[in-house]
Parts: sequence; structure tokens; C-alpha cells
Amino acid sequence: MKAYLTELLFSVVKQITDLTDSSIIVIDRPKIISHGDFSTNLCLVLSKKLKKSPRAVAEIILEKLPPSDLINKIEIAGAGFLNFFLSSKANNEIINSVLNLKDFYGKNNTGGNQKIQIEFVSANPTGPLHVGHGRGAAIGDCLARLFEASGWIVTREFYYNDAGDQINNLTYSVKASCQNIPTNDSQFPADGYHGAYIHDIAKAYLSKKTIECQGQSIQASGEIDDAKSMKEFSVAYLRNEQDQDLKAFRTKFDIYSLESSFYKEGKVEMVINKLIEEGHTYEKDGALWLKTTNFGDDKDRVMKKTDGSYTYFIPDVAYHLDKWERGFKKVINEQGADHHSTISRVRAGLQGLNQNIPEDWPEYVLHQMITVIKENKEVKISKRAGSYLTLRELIDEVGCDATRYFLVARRSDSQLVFNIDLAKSQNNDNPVFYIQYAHARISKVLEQWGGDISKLKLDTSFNFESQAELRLIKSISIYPEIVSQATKELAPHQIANFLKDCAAELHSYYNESKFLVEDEKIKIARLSLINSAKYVLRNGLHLLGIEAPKQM
RNA sequence: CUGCCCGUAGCUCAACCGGAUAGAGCACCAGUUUUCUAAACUGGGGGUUACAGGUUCGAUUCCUGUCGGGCAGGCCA
Repeated sequence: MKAYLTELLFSVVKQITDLTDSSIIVIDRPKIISHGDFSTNLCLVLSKKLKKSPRAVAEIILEKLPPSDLINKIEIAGAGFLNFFLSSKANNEIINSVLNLKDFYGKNNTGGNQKIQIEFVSANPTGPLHVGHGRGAAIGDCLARLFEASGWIVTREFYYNDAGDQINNLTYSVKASCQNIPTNDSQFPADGYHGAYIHDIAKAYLSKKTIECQGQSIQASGEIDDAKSMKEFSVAYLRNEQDQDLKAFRTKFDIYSLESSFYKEGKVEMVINKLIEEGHTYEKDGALWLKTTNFGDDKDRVMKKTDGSYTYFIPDVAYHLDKWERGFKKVINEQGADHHSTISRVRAGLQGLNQNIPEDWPEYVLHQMITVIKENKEVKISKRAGSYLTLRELIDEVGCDATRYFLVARRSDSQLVFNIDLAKSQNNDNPVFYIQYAHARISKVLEQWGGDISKLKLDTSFNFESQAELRLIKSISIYPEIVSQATKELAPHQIANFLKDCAAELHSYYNESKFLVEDEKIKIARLSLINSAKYVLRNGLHLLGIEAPKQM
């Protein structure tokens, strides 16, 4: 429809100016219902060029605009906006197209089956997942769903840092726990982890438990001095825990990449050698440095420490080179804002490899930190200190649907306050229930009608008149634009907000109007309308990974 | 001190590439059920968009500065 209006307007623009590019025509969706279905600021833009007032330009355009049976009326408003009101024929065709497309309404194929890789969560296997990881999981998973809905082939990937110092700290902590050293004892490792889960691992290790992890069975040797087994077991134990957390959060990954594998396969070594070969390194203070300042960083970074081991971002670079070599021209990394400094380092490393990788590759979506409030007090999320709110606890307390909704319904780049008591006590006022309730209400009405829902079709000559109906139609017709915009801007929260609005329109309509009426024509029309709203709500909820219940 | 993100109603958050009277929910006040689910709806009060400048037809949005919050600035990850 936007394209249609653009073409219509451009045919006039060509008559009254020498412009040959239709890009100056911008069609908007007005916020206010009385401003019509579409609007354009074209006259304001052209007024300077034509040396006429915007409203005068509007008069001229209006006069020359060819008639269309899809447009009911066009108004000049405000400073010189042109507002378009769709005809009932155009509206009815939208409803019928939703009824035809069903689950496909809102999807598009702008991705053209290109490959995209989305990395998210990527928590270290040193503790259970917490709320922050939950935010990453919710955003990352919704992004993946959005890209799938836009015709991309999505690979969801989880990267495990299973090779750095923090893994040794984990092992030392488990060992100390095996020896019954209290966490506050001076004998306990200074950089150790204090959470209660450490004791669980120690207990399982001593009793020689077997852990299933990604199709492998890892058995603990139970020997306190068997550092290798203890490390393997601890990591497997926590990965297994995380897998269960993610499963409870309805988040699946296609590929798990292990930092350790890039060492094993020699890819870390290859990256180092290549960077030396390309002349981007130098030695200082007994360490090997990468000149990241050549690529926009504010200072150079150590890549090989004096003890011969590598800093964390080198395996990161190796990992991203691997992504590139696997053919992903588009890669999105979703991570916490506390990792933002790695962006410039990883990109610098990739540039240094001289592989014609674009400077802004990969893309990043960073989510800001979460403050968790419980009983009016901030809950500190610290693995080391052991005070800890796990994602699983949250899911158990407020449910998967509500947790997902809360974590994805806000712009990722603003900090978020998660009030546990509110989320818990709010049950009835929770936005997610509000949306689901709208879906359930429609389902119930259609069920009571008892007709063949798949055959519902709207007579194109039918005329919807009430404000509630027109508002609902507008909401339904906007949906595909919301999906493509949310995808383009990597902003899944727009889906959540849209659904709340759409559900509000439905509830208003529901209260204003009865659907199962005597008049067959009116009944079919109204049922067609709410059934198309049902598809929008269901498809939208699906994009958020939230269920659309038939009854509540 | 330096870099990145943020600052919008009492609280939690929206606002499409710069658009029209800055919108929702919670909380507060007043109403709506013998009729498809009241987990709903209708109406009301509540704002100098942190502050000060600038850019232009037009700024919550872009630029500069100030203040405030968060995160980074390890040979930790």
C-alpha cells in the first residue's frame, strides 16, 4: 500500500517538478487515528523548492492526484500534511489476505534465504544462568525468530569460554569444597566462586556421578587430586545445568562452539601467526602486543602474556574468523553491555588478518544491565559473592511466558529494573496475560459459533463503521510493517509493544460489540475481523516465543 | 580522568529516517456485568521530555556544553 501511494504521488511530483527520484516521498503511519491510515509530509518538503506554502502545494497535488477505489478520502491537515483514508474495499482486502495467509501473515522474504548467524547467551560455564543471561536469551531468540520470519536461514549459536583462568578458578573452588574448606576461610581460593552450586558439584564429584552433556557421558573420578577429571566434570555439570535452564526458557541452539576447540584445532595459533605475519604485532615487557590502535582502539592490547598463554580476545578472533569462513556474511552477537570493550578488539583482530572482512562485521546488540529488586531492595547479582538470582528461579516464580515478555519488552540499550514482587504479584495485570487473554477470548467466540473457521471470508462490499472496528483493522494492517521494522532495527521490543496495543483494540471491540448476532452478514463480517486479529496475536506471540492459549 | 549507553507522568516503560495535541500499564478517583470469559471496558486528574544553548518550516529524536545513573578502561573473561 505504501508503494502504491508512493507511485501515485510520484506521478504528480513528476508533473510539477523536475525531480526524477521518488525517494523524497515518505509515507508514514500517523499516530492519531483521525489523521488517517497513511500520511505524507511531501508538501512540507516541496514547499521550499516550489516557493509556495505547504498548504498551497497540497492543493495542487490533491487536484492532480488520480482517483483510486482504495482511497476513500484525502485531507490536507496541520502545516500541510496529506492524510489518506482507506476505503472499506481496501480494508476488507487486508482482512481477507490475513485470513488467507494465516500463520504466514507478517512474514516476508526480504532475507532471500541468506545465511545469518546469531550468537547469544554465551555464558561462561562457571555458574548457573542469571537474569542478565535471561535477557540475552530472550532478545537473541526473538531476533532469531524475527530473521526467520523475514526469510533468513538462521543459525543460533552459543560460545563457551571453557579454556581461560576462570575455569581453573572453578576447579579450585570445587576442590576446596571437596575438602570442606568454608568459603570465608583464608584457605579458600581468593578468586574462587562462592555459590551454593559449588557444593553441589563437589558432592556429585565425590560420589562419582555421571553427567550427560551434549550427547557425551562424563564420569567423575572422585579423586581430589585428579584436576583433569574435576575440571571436565565441573564444566560438564554446569553446561548441563545451563542446558536445562535454556530448555525451560524455550531457547534452543543449533551449534555450541567451545573456546577449547579453537586451541585444539590450532586455530588460535594460526591467528597469532597471521597477525605477526601481517606486521600488526610487537613485543614489549616480555609480552606480544597487537596494534589495535591501527584499527580505531584507544590503546594496544596484549595478545600473548609473559607466561605464554593468550588473552581472551585472541580465541574470540579465531572464533569469528571461523564464523566468517563458514560463510556468514551477516552475524549478530547479542551480549551484555559489560562486554562492549571486546567489540573494538575483535574487529581490530579481524581487520589485522587481512581477509577482506568488513570493518563493521560482526554486528552487535548489547543489552544494558538489569537491576533486580526484591522486597524493595536491590539483589546483587554476583557469582563470586554467591548471592544470586538464577534464571530458573525466575521462571519458576513468574513463568516462562511472563519472564520472556518482561525481558524482551524493553529497548535493549536501556537499563531495566526487574521487580520480582511486581512480576509475581502482578499476575493478573501482567501485559502478557492481557495479550493472551485477547487471543483466548477470540478463540472462545469462534468455538461457540461452531462454523468452519477456515472458510471465513469477508464480503468486500461490507462496510465496517465503528471506531473500534476501524482501529482494530488498522492495528492488523500495520503488523507486517512492525515485523520488518523490528527486524531491521534489531529491536524485538517493538513486537511486544505492538501486541499490547493490538490486544487493547481487541478488548475495546469485544466490550463494545457482540459478535454472535442474528444478522448473518454482520456476524460473518465481525467473526472474520476477530479471526484475522487472532492470527496477528498468535503470530506475534510466536515471534516472542510466547504461547497463544485457546482458553485461560 | 577517558570511552560507550541511558535520563520522558508518583513507579515501570513507549514514541516509526526529525513530524501534527509526547502515549500505554501500574497506582489514584468515578462509572460499566440477568447477554460470546470483568484476567476486560469507559471516563478523569497527573509532563517546562534532567538543565542550558544551537541547527530548521518543525527537536523527546540531530550537534555542543553542564548535571545525574550504569558499564568499561587487567598480561581477568
